[in-house]
Amino acid sequence: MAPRTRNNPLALAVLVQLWERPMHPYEISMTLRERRKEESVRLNFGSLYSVVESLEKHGLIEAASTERDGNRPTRTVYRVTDAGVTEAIDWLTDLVRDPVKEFPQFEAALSFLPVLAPDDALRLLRIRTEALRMNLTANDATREAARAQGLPELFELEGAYEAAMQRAELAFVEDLTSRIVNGTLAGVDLWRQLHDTLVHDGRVDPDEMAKAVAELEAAMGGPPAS
Amino acid sequence: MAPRTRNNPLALAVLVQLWERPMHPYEISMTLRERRKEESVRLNFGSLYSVVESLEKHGLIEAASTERDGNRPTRTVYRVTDAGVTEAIDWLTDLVRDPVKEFPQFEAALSFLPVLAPDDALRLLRIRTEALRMNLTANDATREAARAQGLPELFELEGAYEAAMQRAELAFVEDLTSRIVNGTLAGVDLWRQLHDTLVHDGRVDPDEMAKAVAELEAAMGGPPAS
DNA sequence: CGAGATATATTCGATGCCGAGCATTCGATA
DNA sequence: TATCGAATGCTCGGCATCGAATATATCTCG
Repeated sequence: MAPRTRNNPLALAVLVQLWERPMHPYEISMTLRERRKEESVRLNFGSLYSVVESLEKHGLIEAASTERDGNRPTRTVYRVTDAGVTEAIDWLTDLVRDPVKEFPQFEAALSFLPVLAPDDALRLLRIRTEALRMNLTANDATREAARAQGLPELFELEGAYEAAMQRAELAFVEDLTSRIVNGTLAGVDLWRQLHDTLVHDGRVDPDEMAKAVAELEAAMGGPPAS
Repeated sequence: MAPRTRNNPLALAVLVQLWERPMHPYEISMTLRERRKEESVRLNFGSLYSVVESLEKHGLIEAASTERDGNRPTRTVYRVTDAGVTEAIDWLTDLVRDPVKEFPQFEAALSFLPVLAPDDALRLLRIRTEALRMNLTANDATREAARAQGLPELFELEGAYEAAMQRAELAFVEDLTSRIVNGTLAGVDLWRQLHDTLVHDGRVDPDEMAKAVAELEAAMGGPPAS
């Protein structure tokens, strides 16, 4: 409905939890944690409460009761409304149907990689490779454990997806590393040359920089692919 | 330095641009656009100006001059400081070295997939497959065009990475689809059964829901792995 | 040469996000 | 039984984000 609430997937998680049964916010967060949803949906307290408030304002959930247990802070128990159920299904439908462009940090990093010295970059990429291998191993172990406990794979597709992405990134980084080493990546020669001639003590020679940039600019100018 | 500025990769992009030469914010944005960095770094005007302000406050960039061209709004030209160069290199180093956990929307969607009816999910996954194929084709074409224009691959690694991730997601979705169809995904039987017996008109039978949840809960309870 | 479209360049306010902090209760331990 | 720490449950303020709005200059085309 309101596209404004559609920003934070935590709101979707809240709707789904409340569809299962009415809860108060803290209980929602604990349930999500138990189900390991915190690994696929960014969850923190501040956001949770503002998301809940926003959902209520839009009529997607409503207060079912405000109980007070002894002298503890009052808890407001929420339930999902019909509009909320509809919204959850619509939203989920969109998320599954339409890929959305995202901006992983590593993609940004790659786009600036030539800023680093080639040998530094190589060293870092190798460390990354190791880290990715470890993450992947840990991820596999977690999933195997869940399977051993009797959780059908359908209920943990997130993990499988994450692992698939990790494997792909690992392969990419390994390939990139070796292509830098053996020089089959177009541009490495230029890269080394630049860092040899134009960077000294982290300071760039402006003239050399201008020349290099102009050269590359020529390769990007003109109509973009049409 | 201040981990606060490290949130938005746009700040890194600004530092890198200003390292090349001093510019005013609008010029930065146009340059980033020309170089197609807007595809790997989220860029919009509001953020750009606040990021610039923040960088200045932290001493990573400084105003070089405020020129006025005719009667157009005053432009402030910034230059990067020594601290800024150091910060850019450190930041980039970290980004290349350390994988960071991110939260792609599709991962969240997968974690709630059983909420949808199996046949609806299948239909949506197939549409996604098509969309992914198209994106991939477009991406490949763009990169080929850049190559044809003489841009060495080193200077467009972002695109190659994105393509690798797209291919991996495509493979994952295709595999998932077929495993749902042929029933080799553990849990599909339960999934179909649930949606047949417990959902009517988008309304859940609370008793049935409780029973099903309890069953799955058993499979997740206990000490998580280890 | 006048009108509208496009490019230049920034500001602003509404909203969202986040993590630290606060206040209470319960359980274990000495 | 006094105390320390963990769990429960929420609030608050600061900062980030974003898109729309603003204002002028230049280009274009009949």
